[in-house]
Amino acid sequence: MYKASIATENFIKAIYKGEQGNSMDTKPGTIAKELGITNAAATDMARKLAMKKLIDYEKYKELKLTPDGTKVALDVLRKHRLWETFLHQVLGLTMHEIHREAELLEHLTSDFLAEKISDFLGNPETDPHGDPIPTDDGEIPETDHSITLSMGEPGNTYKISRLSGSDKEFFDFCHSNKLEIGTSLTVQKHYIKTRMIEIEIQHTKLLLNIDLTNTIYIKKAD
Amino acid sequence: MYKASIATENFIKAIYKGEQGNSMDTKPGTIAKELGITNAAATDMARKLAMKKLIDYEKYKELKLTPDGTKVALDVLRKHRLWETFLHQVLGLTMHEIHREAELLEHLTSDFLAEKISDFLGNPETDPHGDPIPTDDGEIPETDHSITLSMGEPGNTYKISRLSGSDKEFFDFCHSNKLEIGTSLTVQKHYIKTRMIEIEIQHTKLLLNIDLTNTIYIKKAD
DNA sequence: AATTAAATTTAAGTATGCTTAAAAATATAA
DNA sequence: TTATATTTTTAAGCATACTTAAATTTAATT
Ligand SMILES: [Mn+2]
Ligand SMILES: [Mn+2]
Ligand SMILES: [Mn+2]
Ligand SMILES: [Mn+2]
Repeated sequence: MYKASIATENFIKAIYKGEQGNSMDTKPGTIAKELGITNAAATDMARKLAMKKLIDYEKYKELKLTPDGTKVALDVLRKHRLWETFLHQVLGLTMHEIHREAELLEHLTSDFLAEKISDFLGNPETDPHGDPIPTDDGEIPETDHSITLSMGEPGNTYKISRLSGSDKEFFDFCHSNKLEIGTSLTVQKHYIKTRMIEIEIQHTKLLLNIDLTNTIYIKKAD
Repeated sequence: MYKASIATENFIKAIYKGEQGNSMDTKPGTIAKELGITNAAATDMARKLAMKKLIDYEKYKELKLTPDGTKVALDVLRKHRLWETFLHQVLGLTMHEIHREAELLEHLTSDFLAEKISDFLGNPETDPHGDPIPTDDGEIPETDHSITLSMGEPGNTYKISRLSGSDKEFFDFCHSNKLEIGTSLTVQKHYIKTRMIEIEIQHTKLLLNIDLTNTIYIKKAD
C-alpha cells in the first residue's frame, strides 16, 4: 500500500474531516487554516496530491478525496483513534492529551502495530470521544445514527454520543458544563441570526454557539 | 529544548552508537552504511549538524557529538528503550519487533508521553535487551559493569546481561543457541586470525564470530 | 452592473535530505 | 616509496514542504 508522508497524511485527514462534518468545507483556505499553513502551500499540496491520484482537483473548486485518498484518510484515522483509546485506557491520559499525542503517533505506526493495539483493546468500535474507529479494511462502523447537536429538534431529548473537539479548552468547557458522553439533554430553541442553540442539561439552561454544537453529537434516547 | 528532525535524530543516534560500542566507529562511511544512505549524504549532514553545534566536525576526521548532540542522542535512546520495554511487557511483541517499532515511535514521542510510559513501567533501568534506559535528565544508569563477550577472558564464567542486536536473525540465532539474558557461559579460547571466540554454554561448545560477540554483553557471575 | 473584498493561484525562493558523478584526500599494498 | 584502492568531499540536481509577494479569479457589497 502507498505510504504517504506526515504532511500528506495530515493534509488528507483535514480534507476528510471537511468532507464529513458540517463544521468545515474542503476549500484550500479552510484546509490551510486547519493545518496552520498558508493558502499557497495548500494549493501547492493539492496539485501534488492530484498528480498522485489521491485527490480530485479542479482549480478554484473544493478538494475531493479519491477512493485511494479516502483509504489513506481512514488508515490514519484508524491509527489515531486506536492510539487515543489505548492511551486513555492504559496510561490514563485525558481527552485532550490523547488527541495531542495521537496526532503524532498516527504517522509512524505500522499496520502490524495497529493490529496489536486493536487486539489488545478487544477491537473497539469507538474511541473515548465516541468517534467510530475504521476497521483495517477501511470500513466505518456506522451503526451509530448520531447527529450533531446543531441538528437536534426543539422539544426532543437526546443523549450525548460523541465529543469531537480536540483542544483542552473544549474538553474543559464540556466537563464543567456536564456535557459528557451519555448525559441527557433537551433541545429548547434555535437562534438563527445569532447562531446559538438553547439546551437544558442537568436542570441548567445553556446557550451554545453553532460552531461548538457542530462538534457535539447526540442520539435519540432509546 | 532543541527538537531535531527524524533524519537528524537517527544520524545522531548512529554517531552515539559508534562512540560507545567497539563494533563501529564514527567515520562518515560507517554512519552512512548504518543508515542506508550514501557517503555524500553523510558528509552533507555532518556539515549541517556542525553548524547547529550538535557535532564537532573536521574534514576527514571522525564525527564527535558535542554535549548538546549527546543530549539529543540520549533523549531519543530513552524514548526508544522505553517503547521497547512497554511494547514487550504490555503488547507482548518479540525482541526484534519491539526494536523495529521503537525505531519509528522514538521520533514522535513527547517528553510528556515518555514520562507517562516510564511511570507506568515503574521507571525501569533497563530495556528487554538489557540495555540501560537513560533518565529524563540524560544520565545513564551504568551500575552495570558488563563487558562485551569479545572481551571475556578464557577460563572465566559469565552471565549474559545484554543482547544488543536488532534484527530477527540475531534474536533467532540467540534463542536457538540458548544465548539468553541471565544464562551462564564459559569463555574457552580466542582465535585471533579467524576472528572467532569459543565458548561453552549449556554443555554445548559454540564458535562465535567477533562481530556477533561485540553485540553480546556479559557480567562476572556474582 | 460595477466596485470592492476575499480567496486562490502562480512565481520565486528557502531549508531539508537525499541522489549521482567527479575531484581530492587518505589509507593500503606492492 | 610509489602506485593503487578506498574513503571523503565537493558539485550539481531533485523531491518535499514550506514561505512571501504578486497576479488572477471568485465572492460579496453597494
Ligand atoms: Mn482525536
Ligand atoms: Mn497528525
Ligand atoms: Mn532497540
Ligand atoms: Mn529511529
